[in-house]
Amino acid sequence: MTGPLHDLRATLDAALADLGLPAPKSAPSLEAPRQADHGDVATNAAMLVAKAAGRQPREVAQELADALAARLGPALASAEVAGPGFLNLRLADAWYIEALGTVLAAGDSWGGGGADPVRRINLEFVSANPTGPIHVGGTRNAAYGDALGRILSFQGHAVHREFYVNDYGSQVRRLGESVQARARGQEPPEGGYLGAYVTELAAQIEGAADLPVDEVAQLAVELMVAQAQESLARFHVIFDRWFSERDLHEGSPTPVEHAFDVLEQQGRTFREDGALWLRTTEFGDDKDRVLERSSGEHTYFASDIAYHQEKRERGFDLLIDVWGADHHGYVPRMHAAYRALGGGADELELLIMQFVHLVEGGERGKMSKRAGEFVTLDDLVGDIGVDAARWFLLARSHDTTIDLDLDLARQQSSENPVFYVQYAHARIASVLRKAGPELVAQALAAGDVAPSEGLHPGERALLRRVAELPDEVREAAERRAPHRIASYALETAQLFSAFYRDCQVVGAEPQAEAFRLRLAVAAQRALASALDLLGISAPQEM
RNA sequence: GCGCCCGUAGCUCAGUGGAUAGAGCGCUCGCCUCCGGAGCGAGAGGUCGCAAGUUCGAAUCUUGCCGGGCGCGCCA
Repeated sequence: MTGPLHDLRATLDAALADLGLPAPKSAPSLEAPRQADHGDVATNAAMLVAKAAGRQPREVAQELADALAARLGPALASAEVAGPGFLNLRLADAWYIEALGTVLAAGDSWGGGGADPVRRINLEFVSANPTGPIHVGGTRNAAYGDALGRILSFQGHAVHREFYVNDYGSQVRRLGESVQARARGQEPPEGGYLGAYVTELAAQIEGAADLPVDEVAQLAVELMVAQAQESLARFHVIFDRWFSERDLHEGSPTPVEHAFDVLEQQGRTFREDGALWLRTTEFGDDKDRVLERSSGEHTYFASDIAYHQEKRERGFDLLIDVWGADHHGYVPRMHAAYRALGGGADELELLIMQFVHLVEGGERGKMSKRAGEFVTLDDLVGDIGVDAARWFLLARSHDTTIDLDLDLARQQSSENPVFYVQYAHARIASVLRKAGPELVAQALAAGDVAPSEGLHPGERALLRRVAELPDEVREAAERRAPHRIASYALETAQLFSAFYRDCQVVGAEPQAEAFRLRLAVAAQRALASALDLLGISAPQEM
C-alpha cells in the first residue's frame, strides 16, 4: 500500500535509521495532534528510541528533526521538539498538493488494496435458525458480517460469505409440529413455535394438516430460508453459499462420520457411559464434550465440527465465524475441537456480537422471543430504512451492547448522523454539478495547482483526513472493526462542512477553484467508499 | 461458583501507552443579500466504576474489588 502518509512514515523510519540508534520496540506514532498549534503531525519516535539508547529524549528528538529536515526538504515547513520529547511537524503546502495528486490518481480504489498476504477467507455469519424470521440480533450480525466482508474484500482478500442453515434436528421437527397444529386449528405443542408466521406457514403449505410431519417441517424450513434470503437481499446482504446442515448427514461416509474418523485418527476421542466423547480439555476447554449420545444420536456439536472440517478441506486460509452473544460460552469448545481436528490455532476466529436493544420514546422495547413477539429485520428496515438501520447497527463496536434509538434513526435531518454523512456527499455532488463537467475535468487534469494565497487550514484538515483513508481501512480490517469506518465517515463529513463554509469553491480565483474542485472530488470519493464499505447508499441528491 | 462482554459528559457511544479525554443526541445562545438553511457556529456539561501496581507518561497494560449483561446440558 502506498500513499502520502505511508511515504511519510517510511521517511520517518529512514530518518530514525540515520541516527544510528537501536530500532524502537513498538512502531512510533505518526498522528495529527489534538492541539492544532502542535503542528500537522506529531511523533513520539524520539521517546521510544531514547530509552533503549540511554539518551535524553528531547536531545534525540532534535537530531531526528534535523534528519527529517534533510530528507523531506521543502515538503517540511518546520519541526519542533515539544514536551517530554514529542516532535511536532508542520508540512508545507507542497506536501499537501502532491498528496492530493496521489489520492486522485488512485481514483475509486483510493483506500483499498494492501492485503499482504492475500488470504482466502471463509466468512460465516447470521446463520440464524430457519425456525423463525430474522430478528434484530440477526440483523446486527448481518450488517456486521457484511461490512467486515466488504472491508476485507476492499483490501484485496478473497472473501467467501456463507450462511449455515440449521435445517436438521429436533428444532426443525418442532417447527413442523407447530405448523401442522396451526393447520389443524390447534395450539402448537409444548415448547413449539408461537409466532404469527407459523400460522402463515400453515396457510402456505398445501395439505399441511395431513402430510407427514417431517415433510411439513422440510417445506416450512424451505419457506423460511427463502424468506431469509429475500429479507437479507433487501438489506443488501448477499451470501455466496447457504450451507445446509442436512448435507452433513448424507452420503457415505457422511461428513459427520468423516469428522469422527479424523478426530479418532488424531487420538482425541473416547467412549464412556455408552457415549462418544471428544477430549476438548486437551485444548483448554472446561470439560470434555459428547459427540454421539448413548442413544446413538449425534449432538449439534458434532454437526458443527463436521461443518468446520468441511470448510477446512475446501482450502481456506482463515475461517471467521460471527456468533451471537448467547453462544459465547461455546467458543472454547469450538476452538478446542478445531485444534483436535489438527487445525492451527490461528486459522479459526470466532467473533461475538453483543445484543441490541431498541429504544423508543426513551424506553427499551421488550422483545420476548418466547411469546413470539420480537422485532424482525423486516420490521426494522420497514420502520427506519436500510441505510439508517445499517448505520446504527454498525456505528458501534461489535463487543458492546447497543441501544438503538428509533426516534433518532427515523429523523431525516442533520440530527441523524447517517443523514448528515449522506447529505455531505450529496452536497459535494451539487457543487460539482454547479461547476459543470468541463470545469471539473479541467481541474482533475490540472495537476499541482493551489490557491495563490496558500492553503486554508480547513483545506489541509480535510485533505489530511482523506489521505488517511487507507490507514483507517487497514485498522478496521485488522481489528474486525467496521465501526471505525462509520466514525471516519462522520468526521470526514464534518471536515467537508467546515471546508465548504470557509472556502468558496465555484467562482473562486481560477487556481483556488481548480484546487478546491480537486479536493471536493477526493472528499466525495472518500465518503462514497466509506459508505459503500458499510453498505450504505451515497446519494447524488437528496 | 466459574467463564466471556461492558462500566468514559444528562443519554447513546468513540478513543487498546502520549501533550489540555472526544463525537452524536439533548440543553443554552447566535447565524439566512453568499456554491444545498434538509445547513453552520459558539457555550455549558467529565473523580474515564473504585483501589493498588507497571511506566518518563495509563481511559488504555496487570491484580483485586464493586456494578450491569450473557453463558455455563448426552438441548439446538
